[in-house]
Amino acid sequence: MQQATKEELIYTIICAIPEGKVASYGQVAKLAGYPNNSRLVGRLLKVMPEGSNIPWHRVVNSQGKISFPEGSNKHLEQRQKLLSEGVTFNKTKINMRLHQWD
DNA sequence: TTCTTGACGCGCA
DNA sequence: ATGCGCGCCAAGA
Repeated sequence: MQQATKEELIYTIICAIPEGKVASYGQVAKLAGYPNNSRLVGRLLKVMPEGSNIPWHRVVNSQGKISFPEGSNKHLEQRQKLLSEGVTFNKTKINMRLHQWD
């Protein structure tokens, strides 16, 4: 029997983020039990298949901002998904006080 | 195997 | 507030 890998744990954490809430890369890594693997979280989301049911858009950086450059398609897409879930922004920053998961 | 890269985070000037 | 450097870790060249 194999043990769960870091990747699997991280996937699980991300899938557990409820609608209308967000978590930072660092927070996801920390909850998965690997506090120094925030970069790994980002890499996993990057290699994730497009059509997967994983709520990748609910993961933002520790500043409460989307990690894609402003104006890019991915940035707009993520912002749209969050807005449609009721996440509120203050310019480009998410109101973490209201939407941070845990 | 070494060097670079990256959807990150934190401390410090 | 803003930029810079460094630490972390896995994947790719």
